[in-house]
Amino acid sequence: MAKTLYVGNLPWGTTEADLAEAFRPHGSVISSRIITDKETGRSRGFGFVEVEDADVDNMIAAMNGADFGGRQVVVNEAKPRQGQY
DNA sequence: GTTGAGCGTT
Repeated sequence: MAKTLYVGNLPWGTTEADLAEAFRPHGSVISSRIITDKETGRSRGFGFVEVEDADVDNMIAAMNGADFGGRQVVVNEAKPRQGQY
C-alpha cells in the first residue's frame, strides 16, 4: 500500500528526481511529482511524494523541516484527492 | 529575469 505526502516550501528549481533522491534513503518511494504552473510551466514550489504506508511516519519525521536546497521543506500527509473511494 | 502560501493529474 502507498500513501501520498505533501511537500511544500520547495526551491523553485526542485524536480521530481530531486524529491525522489531526497526521500529514497528514508523509505520506499513509489512515485514523486512536482506541481507546475499551468500557464508558465514553472514550479509552484511544492509537490507530492508517494511512499509506502509503513514509511510515512518515518518520512515525515526525517524530512519535515529538513534543509532542502537551502530551504526548510514542509512534509505532511497529503489530503485525499477527489473521489478516492 | 520575477514570486512564497499552499494540497496534485491520469
